[in-house]
Amino acid sequence: MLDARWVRDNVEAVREAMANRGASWDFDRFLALDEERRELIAKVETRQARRNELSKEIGGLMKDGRRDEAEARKDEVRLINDEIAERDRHRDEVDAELRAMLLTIPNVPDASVPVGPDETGNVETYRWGAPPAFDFEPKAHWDLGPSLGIIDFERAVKLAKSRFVLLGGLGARLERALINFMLDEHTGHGYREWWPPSLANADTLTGTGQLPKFEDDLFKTSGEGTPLYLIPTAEVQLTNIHRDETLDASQLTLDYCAYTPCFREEAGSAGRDTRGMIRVHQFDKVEMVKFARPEDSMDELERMVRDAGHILERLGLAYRVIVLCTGDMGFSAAKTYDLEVWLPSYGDYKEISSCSNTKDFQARRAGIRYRDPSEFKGTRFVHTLNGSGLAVGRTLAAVLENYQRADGSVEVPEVLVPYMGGVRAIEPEA
RNA sequence: GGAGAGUUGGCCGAGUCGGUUGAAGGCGCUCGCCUGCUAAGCGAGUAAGGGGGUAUAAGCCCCCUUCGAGGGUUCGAAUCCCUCACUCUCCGCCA
Repeated sequence: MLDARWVRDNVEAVREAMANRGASWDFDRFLALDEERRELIAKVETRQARRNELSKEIGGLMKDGRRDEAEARKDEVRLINDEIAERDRHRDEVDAELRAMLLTIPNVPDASVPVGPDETGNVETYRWGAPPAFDFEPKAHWDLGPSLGIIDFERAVKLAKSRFVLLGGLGARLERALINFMLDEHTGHGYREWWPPSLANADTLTGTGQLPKFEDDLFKTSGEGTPLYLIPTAEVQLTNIHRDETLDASQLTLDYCAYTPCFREEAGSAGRDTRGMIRVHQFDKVEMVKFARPEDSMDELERMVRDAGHILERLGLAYRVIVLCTGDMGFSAAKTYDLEVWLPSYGDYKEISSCSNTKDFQARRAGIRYRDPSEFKGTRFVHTLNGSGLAVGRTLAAVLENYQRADGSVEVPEVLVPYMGGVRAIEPEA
């Protein structure tokens, strides 16, 4: 959510930002409502001040026993209250529409973000490693996994439905190994580990921007009372840990990480990545989240990208980093880097991590502030960042495909051997 | 699921015949004094959100709202009534 006052004072900048994003927004409507709102507030508050004054007088008169004078003032207050109630009704309508508008406007891209219409405008900034050269025809993980007996797509459909995955044997072990390896690396770099709920309420999902605009992307439980949603990413829970809290500047930057399952409806992605475990309804992910001072947040984004890349380097997987252009960024992000891993089955690099600085966009929605008495009075919004470190399912697919051997077996990357109980290769199950 | 208690400012904790209580007191924090250093001591300050004025680097001034959330009674509610959420204790059930 953007600050209404900031939008008012920077209309042209916001208008340009939205145009660059390919987003439309009714600025004239917003400005009219904003002005109307402020007029109503001023009028109501003047009346309220008068009412408070009269009420104080009534108290004094009652104490002195001057009942008649008190009654006259009571009548006046009653009139004022009717007037205020009328204007309040009007103001509630204006407020609701304004808030709805502000909740659906995307974040303003950072000045360093390249302008572009869609993914074709993204810019590669870094490349590490080289795709493996095979002297045989490499298999895709959706063939390799079943042939090794460690991925079972058919029975996953039986248990749930399409776009779910069932891992078995060393496949399940590899998934767990990757999770533990990633968490160990991140905690070793100072990230605090968390184990959050896999369901979240509406306030939580509104705080990070999934609601109200993207409800169709979420699985929603049908229970009575407070509706709960299955989290699409641990970013939701990690960021909301500090919702409606005021942090102390000395605590910042806070580095958090967590493993969670992630659930996505994938509405609107029919036909995309239909094979394998690249795009599924449930996947595992290790997530990183940072809470930073505004002046530090862009540096912290670079650091987060390196922390995600570090995992791929330790695993020996070739990858590249791209910065998303204005037209391809997510709703909450001010700047986003994607890390893409080499996937032989795609013959291309495929997204495996997305690291974003949302600046104060989520913090304003979620009420996450910080104080720094030596620098400024009162409180300010922190900057929040999030990034995958990494999407585990896609990492597993990348390991299988990049480490496969001519005989159909898969070598276990050196760093994972301890996590695999010493197993150095995944052989076809007899 | 049943019964009871509770939800106040960064933290702890007062506050019922409803009226200078936005809120005592303590801790913490900030600034100043004192001090060989530290500690202790003394003095002052210290909630957030919103609107307006002034200035636009920060700031300063006025007003409104907020004592879990929402609604009600009243001229006026942290204080009375209703609904909901959450926390704690006991019982039941259960991995």
